[in-house]
Amino acid sequence: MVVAVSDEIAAVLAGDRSELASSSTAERVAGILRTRIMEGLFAPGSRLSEEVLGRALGVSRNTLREAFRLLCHERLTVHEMNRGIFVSVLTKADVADLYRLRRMVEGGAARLAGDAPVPLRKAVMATVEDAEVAAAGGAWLEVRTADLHFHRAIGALAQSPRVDEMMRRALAELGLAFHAMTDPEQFHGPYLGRNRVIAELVNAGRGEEAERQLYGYLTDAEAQLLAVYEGPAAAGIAGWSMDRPEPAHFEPERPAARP
Amino acid sequence: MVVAVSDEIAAVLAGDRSELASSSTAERVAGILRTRIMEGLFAPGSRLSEEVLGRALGVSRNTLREAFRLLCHERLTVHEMNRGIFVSVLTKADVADLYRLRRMVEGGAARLAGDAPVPLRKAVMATVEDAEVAAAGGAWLEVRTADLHFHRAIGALAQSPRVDEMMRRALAELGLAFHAMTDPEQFHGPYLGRNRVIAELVNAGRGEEAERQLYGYLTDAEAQLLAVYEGPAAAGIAGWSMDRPEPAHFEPERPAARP
DNA sequence: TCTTGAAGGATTGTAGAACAAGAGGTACGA
DNA sequence: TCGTACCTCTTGTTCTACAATCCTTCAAGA
Repeated sequence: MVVAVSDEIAAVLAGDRSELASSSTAERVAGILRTRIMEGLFAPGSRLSEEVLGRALGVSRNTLREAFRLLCHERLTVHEMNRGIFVSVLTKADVADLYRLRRMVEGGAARLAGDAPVPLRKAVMATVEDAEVAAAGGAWLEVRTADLHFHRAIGALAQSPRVDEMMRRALAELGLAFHAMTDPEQFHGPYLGRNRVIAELVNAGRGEEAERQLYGYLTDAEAQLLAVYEGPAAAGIAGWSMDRPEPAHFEPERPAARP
Repeated sequence: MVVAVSDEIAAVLAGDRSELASSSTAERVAGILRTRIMEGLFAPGSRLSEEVLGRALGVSRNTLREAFRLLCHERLTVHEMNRGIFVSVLTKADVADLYRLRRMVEGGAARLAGDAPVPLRKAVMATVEDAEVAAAGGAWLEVRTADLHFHRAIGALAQSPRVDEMMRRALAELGLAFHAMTDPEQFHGPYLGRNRVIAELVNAGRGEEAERQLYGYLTDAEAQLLAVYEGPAAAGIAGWSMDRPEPAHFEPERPAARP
């Protein structure tokens, strides 16, 4: 009997399956909201009303609630019983934790650079070049995008779908705090050179050195972000900022009372 | 004006908040299903019918669907459009990926043993002692539980809530494959000694050595599990096993046709 | 003046019914 | 054997309804 579909074709089609199956309204709604949150349309702390969003998006409350569950699981939103869904407000402890995670995961991935296939290494370098081109043109928003791609490319060196997803989520969550950086040039500028150094080490397969560079890089970036980031500690309760195990958010802003 | 509640008390109560807010039916349902899946009551590949489970648990379809979203996000179940929710079937590639992730995360956490406070290090040793006691009594199921606690304690050395959660999820997902191990004594027995070695290195703050030991440990355990684990590749499509980027599952068994 | 307590309205939590759409099975015919 | 038409079951989604809870406001008392 003849094999109907070659193995290569089967593998390609298998990769398309997720795309095929992703046509659930709830997931599409979650994707929209995720994008909007990342864009800053919904500020951290703001409440996402079921009725308002449901009407605006033309979906029922049930469907919207399913989408909310997904976003809450990604920590982009938090769910307060009988109060609703709020866009997460990262504390300084959250930012620190996210950088701790990134040092571990990105560092671990960079260390494996020597084992990674060449295309994955070249992809890292490509993101650096994108960033440099954008920086030369003064397009600092694109620089930021390229920087995100750089870090995801670093994570991809681990050749693990789960690590990829973790990177995606961690960077998305951290994006909640990046809106505090009003001057992207000042924030991203100094790292362009360091990105290139790391990319070259990766390209050369010198994983351990790349990891060390990346470790220092992330530590510096964390300090810089924390220096300007004002977490919910500003809201006024002491003993809150650094010592709470897992403060998803502090106290969301109340929406303006309806007339 | 007198401060009504001291800062310390406020901080303590703030920690209780998560407990207070965790009483959503959907989350409780998700917790029940999670437990049952881990126990093996729902075998990998089996379908979770909305109607049947909703009736059995006494919750509406809407609530159940919210719970399903959570489980799918944890990868314990997979969602197929218009077909329903199925308990995930791990491929060999999934198992390999989970061990890759564990090597990176647990290894990274173990490396930080020197920075971890003493109670966290002692907690690692405590799990080893639990396992040894259980093994002496021949209670191999408890040995397995203690082993899970051991690895979570290793992860806790990172002092990161997000790493803790990642460990929890990764071990839960891997639990889907552990049912293939029909003989827990054979599987866990050889690792009791290695656990102790690692725990002692952790206790001594010798993180790098602990990481190396753990790396070899996990690599061996992976090989042992993969040797006996038959993933869905047995279902018969070639080119599926190792080269697909993210095969959450292959092809779930169909439920027996109703009469 | 400050604190406490009690309506009142608004929103969420959950259930249930309803219908369209898709998947899977079955019988029939070529 | 294959293809097609039909049929049934389940899911996807919406709508309605109501209880529970929270927030606000306002009034009463210390």
